[in-house]
Amino acid sequence: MNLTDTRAARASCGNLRAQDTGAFVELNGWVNRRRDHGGLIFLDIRDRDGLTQIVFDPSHPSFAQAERLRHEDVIRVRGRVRRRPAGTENPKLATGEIEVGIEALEVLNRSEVPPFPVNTQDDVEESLRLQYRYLDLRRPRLQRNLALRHRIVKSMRDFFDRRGFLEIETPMLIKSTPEGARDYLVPSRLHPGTFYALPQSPQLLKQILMISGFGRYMQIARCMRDEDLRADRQTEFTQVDVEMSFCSQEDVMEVMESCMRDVWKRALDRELPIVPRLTYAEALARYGSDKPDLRFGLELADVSALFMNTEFVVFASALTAGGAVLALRYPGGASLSRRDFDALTELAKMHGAKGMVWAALGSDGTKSSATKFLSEEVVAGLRSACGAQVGDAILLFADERASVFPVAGKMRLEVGQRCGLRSGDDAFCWVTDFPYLELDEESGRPVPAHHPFSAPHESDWELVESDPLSMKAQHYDLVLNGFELGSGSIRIHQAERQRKIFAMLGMSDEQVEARFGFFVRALEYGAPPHGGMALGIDRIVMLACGEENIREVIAFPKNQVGRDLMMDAPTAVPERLLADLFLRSTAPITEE
RNA sequence: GGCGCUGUAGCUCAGUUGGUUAGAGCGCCGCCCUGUCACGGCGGAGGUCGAGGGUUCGAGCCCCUUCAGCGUCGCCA
Repeated sequence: MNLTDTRAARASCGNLRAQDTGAFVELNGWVNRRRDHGGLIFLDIRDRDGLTQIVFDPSHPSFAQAERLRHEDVIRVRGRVRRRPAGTENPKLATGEIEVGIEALEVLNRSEVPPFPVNTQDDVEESLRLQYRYLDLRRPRLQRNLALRHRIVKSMRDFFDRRGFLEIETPMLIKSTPEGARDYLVPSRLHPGTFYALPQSPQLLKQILMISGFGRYMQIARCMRDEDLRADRQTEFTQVDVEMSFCSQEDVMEVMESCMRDVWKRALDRELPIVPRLTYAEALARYGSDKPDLRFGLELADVSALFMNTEFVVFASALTAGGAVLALRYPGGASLSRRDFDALTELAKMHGAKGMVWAALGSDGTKSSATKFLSEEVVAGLRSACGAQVGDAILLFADERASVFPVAGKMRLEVGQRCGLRSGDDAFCWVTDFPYLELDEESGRPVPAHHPFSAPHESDWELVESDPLSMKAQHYDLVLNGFELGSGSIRIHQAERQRKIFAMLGMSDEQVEARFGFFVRALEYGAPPHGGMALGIDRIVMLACGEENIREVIAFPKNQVGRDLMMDAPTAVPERLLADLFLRSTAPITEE
């Protein structure tokens, strides 16, 4: 670029360096901050890549214009890159060695005074951020998170492409099936009184793609479930959805683990250690959860044997009913007050505990809420069982086994949180050998723990009629830092076996035909053995970003009650639109 | 649907036992300032204390109801 050239080189606001000195450049962006010295104006212009300082000298015609610039005005500047005078460089800025001397300023658009600062990282109430999401998205945090999300998804697509997977889109308007989460429904105009459902996942469609001979499928798939939202759960979310033919469980796990290892390397530049594997039974016994947080130990200890002959009625009755007594170490917990322990007990009850016994191992002896039932031998036994030392506390829970392990597991997370153990490492793990069925609390009937298309272990087929509840599934979860990233399984690929499972679940032939007839028929035409997995991208990105809320990695998330505060959705619609769909609202209050 | 936390200026927050005219920092507006980078200095505007009701001589503060936001349980094959 020579000095007489009037065309400036388009530059980004983050990339100019000392070696660009002398270049004539054009920068487009937003006014991040203006430092007006009266006789000299410094202006930081911002785009996605960063900030560049523009200097306005009062002798330049654009100086008066620059005096009127305000936060978030959109401008185009042209000028010459120059080194900053010695001693005025800004080491905090990537572009801090240079500045651009103004030659031309064009105000492309003015901005209203923003409702919250765009040029800082300061916390702002989230509902305001959501209402003005376009401004929030300009801020560094979301710019960074969404850029990382892009890199993660890109790495995934590249990985599966190298492994021979095809990305195939599946429809958003599909058939509603009553199982699983609540469906989002879309009324059909052409077929009055009937509805499509939005996919909860492309489960059956990807299985059908295997039947169609595609062999290896993946999709970055949008999924919708009409259930209540949480910090780690949106009603609408994204999965990396994978299915492969002629594969074993090992094959799927290898592919998915390699994918995560590759993503971590390429998108985050972090190495994943070997991912440990636990069976469901182990995970529950040691951590009280099927999605254990392995960033810390504090394993649960089954101390039932220590209390076999106890006179403590609570423990004795739990044990005679076939339950268990579990001990949890609370590092440093001996310094807690009675009031602290009472609060902990309340928390445990909130998680479903019948109660909690605590023992504080002080240097001046053991204090406990059940002192007279904790002999010295028992205390010694408890200490060795959970590795507690003087200065720690031990928390004890007793109940039936189905309840006491999850309760103790939740308290383990609480203790881990309080002791600052839930931070740092990427603690992945696999959980395998899930039970095929679980008992539905309402109906008391067996329902699939995952979904009815998963295959049981081959040797468990003989239990379908005799003892279905002890069947194990060829089903595996991938867990990171206590969050379930996703589930997969080897599927049933024979129609008669699929019918057998439906029958076991209490579905009549007519029900099977109405709900899944299309799918069972597809299985009858040469369905290959197949299996797959889906991982929640929002959660993966959340954890990769170190965020504690999934909304921080989604451009336009919904709030806790499913509202889009920027668009103000959902809203009522004109009667005319409902009439087209043969619908009438029965809602008690109709907004205008 | 249950439980918990939060709601005071545009933003982030403070506000004593219930007591005069509700404050601070940032932002905003005006003036001054030629090497700043969270520029600086001087001045100014800006409040339905989420809403409604109650107790009281008197309520930002106490009570009741309600709305909104967040977290959580239920729910999420």
